[in-house]
Amino acid sequence: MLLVTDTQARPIDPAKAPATTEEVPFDLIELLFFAYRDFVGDPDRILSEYGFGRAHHRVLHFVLRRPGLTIAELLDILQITKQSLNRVLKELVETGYVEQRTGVQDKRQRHLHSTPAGEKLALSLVQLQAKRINAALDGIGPEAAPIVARYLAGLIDASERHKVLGFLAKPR
Amino acid sequence: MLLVTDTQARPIDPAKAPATTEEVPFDLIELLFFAYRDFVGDPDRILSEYGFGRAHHRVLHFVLRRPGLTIAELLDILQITKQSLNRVLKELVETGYVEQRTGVQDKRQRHLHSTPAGEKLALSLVQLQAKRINAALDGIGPEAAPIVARYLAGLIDASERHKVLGFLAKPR
DNA sequence: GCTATACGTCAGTGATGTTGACATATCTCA
DNA sequence: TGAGATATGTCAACATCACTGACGTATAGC
Repeated sequence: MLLVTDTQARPIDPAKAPATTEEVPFDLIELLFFAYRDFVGDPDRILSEYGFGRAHHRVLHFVLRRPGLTIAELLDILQITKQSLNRVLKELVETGYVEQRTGVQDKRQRHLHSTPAGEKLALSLVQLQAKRINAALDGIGPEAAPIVARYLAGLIDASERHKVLGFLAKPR
Repeated sequence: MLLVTDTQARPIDPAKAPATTEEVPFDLIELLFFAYRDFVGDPDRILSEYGFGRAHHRVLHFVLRRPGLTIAELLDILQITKQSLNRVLKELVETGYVEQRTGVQDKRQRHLHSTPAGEKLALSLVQLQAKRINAALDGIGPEAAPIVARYLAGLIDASERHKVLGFLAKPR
């Protein structure tokens, strides 16, 4: 290991920055990192008691939100491969948290539903996250909610945004 | 595989919800998921060309932000184990993106610095993220920035918040 | 009946995280 | 000065979650 002795910090030289002279909002970049980490931390801890992880949480959550959604729809939301989904989904089905029902119109499809246990677990997780969000909003006034929502929507890929907003707009 | 035939979607019964009758802001919960995914997606794609991943990005970023920070400080920020950090850090050092300098006052410490290549890469990534953030802010007015910042800070664990805000407040 | 679609599955791999144990150098304090 | 604390490095084993590629089965639709 070659080590040089630390003499002084080398500050960022703005002149070295690429053509884009746009300002860099370091605070917003880093706040998103820290906020996201803690936001998913609560559910992570609870799920580990069940032998589940973050991937199980996502499935559980979106099945709660869209009862009866198909595998293809879930894959489109999560943007992972069917092999990745299949592993966690199988575990959720085998442990009795999610139920698969063969489609009526199209028997190739599997419609996903929470079992009562799954719904209970998913609700407890979502309420934990709601508690954190509502606490944050309490600190700055409820008028912040639509502003934050528009900001977050603005961070989504433009090509995906319409689809996501359509998903959110659908009634439960 | 036991499958039940899908008859109808079972809507969420509010009466089944636990004692916490607090409202669940599904939109804010899910927007954070989608926004974060796309926000880290840009850097992910670029880093994969270098054989690096998201973990490398975090190190590169915080070394750019706090030139000279020590291993212990970085571990405190990232909240991972030193073994996890060591793997990616070693790669960044060996490929010439990060430099370790033995401390002057305390020779046990290693102060981390970006090499010129590391600084260039880290800057290009942070500017990509800045572009996305600034585009989102453009759509809703610059007065949104402090509101969003306070919201995200509010999502951070209360026990961590002070430390994080102190970190953000320090000048570069 | 042929082809496309929806889903399931096997096998191998990679990135990132973990725990536990132990080594080394250096600092601090009695 | 010597003992213990601290900062870092490293080995080994393992879990989770993602990937690619290939192939199988049932059903839909023309």
